[in-house]
Amino acid sequence: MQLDRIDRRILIKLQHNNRIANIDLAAEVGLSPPACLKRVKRLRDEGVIVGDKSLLNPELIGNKLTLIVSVEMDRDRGDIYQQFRKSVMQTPEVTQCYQISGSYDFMLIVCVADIQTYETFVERSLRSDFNIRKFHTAVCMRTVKFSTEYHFAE
Amino acid sequence: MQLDRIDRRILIKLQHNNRIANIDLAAEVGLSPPACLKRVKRLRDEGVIVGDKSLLNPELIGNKLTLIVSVEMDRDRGDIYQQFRKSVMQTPEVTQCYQISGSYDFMLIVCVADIQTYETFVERSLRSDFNIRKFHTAVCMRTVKFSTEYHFAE
DNA sequence: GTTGAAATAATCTCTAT
DNA sequence: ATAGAGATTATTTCAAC
Repeated sequence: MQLDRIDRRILIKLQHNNRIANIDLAAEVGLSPPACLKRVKRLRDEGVIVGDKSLLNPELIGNKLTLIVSVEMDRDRGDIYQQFRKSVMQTPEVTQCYQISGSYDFMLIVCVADIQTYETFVERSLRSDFNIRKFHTAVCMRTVKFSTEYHFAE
Repeated sequence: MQLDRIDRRILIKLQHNNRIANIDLAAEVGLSPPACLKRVKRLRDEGVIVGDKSLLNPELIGNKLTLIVSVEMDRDRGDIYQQFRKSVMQTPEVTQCYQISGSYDFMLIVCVADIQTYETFVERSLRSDFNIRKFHTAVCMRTVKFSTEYHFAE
């Protein structure tokens, strides 16, 4: 599945604003509306477009705290990692989780209402997991940038 | 601007899938389509909904590498921070940037095609900035979770 | 990939609560 | 101030080329 120049232009537009009407998107990429719609459908079916989301302002919905949590596991064992990944995926406060190289094994981004809610999360998800050797929390003072738009190399 | 239960239900639905037809969204939250549409519009106008994006599969568009970069600035000076924030916001490879507490001042998430592209980014954006004392790169081995959906407290 | 027609949904106005 | 009903407008989508 190769992406040509028109596909890339469609993707750049949609990752910026997916509410653009197909008729306008078609005009911008130089296609007729049906041809454009077929491509968009193809990009969804092929999994290039994985989802379509409204992005919310965390402050305005009551999520005033973002934490960056680094986690070091006790042992370098596959099943322990697997279990942790599964737990993280089911925990709604954890919005992102990356398995990383270096002295820590995972890096989490946690979004909660306040520090009490974070403490509850820590107790339930971190301290109760005996495979975690240690973890470190950095408090986010300011979200400088949050973008879901990827840069297209080509 | 207070969010009532219906607002929250709308937001939960839209941050999961914003392509839902207004007719269906209205039915799910128990409103007529025009009433529902008015609320959605209000939520956009008030900035609760900040954007509407298609999410792409980074692998399939050629962004195979994610890096977690911690940055420590030379001095704790406002103008230096300000300058760094401005630079970061203009750099498309940096998808996220958080100003944090602790020994490092910023945490970046950088998405690029490959390690060569990352090296170019490092030269251009990091090594050329003499206000950076040091930075540390962790390579992302696996994206365990990436969600733009916030957990609603109550 | 395009054109033109049919089906569907979004949106506006007005009325009522 | 907010919701519902009906009419209008616009877009999506399908068929034929």
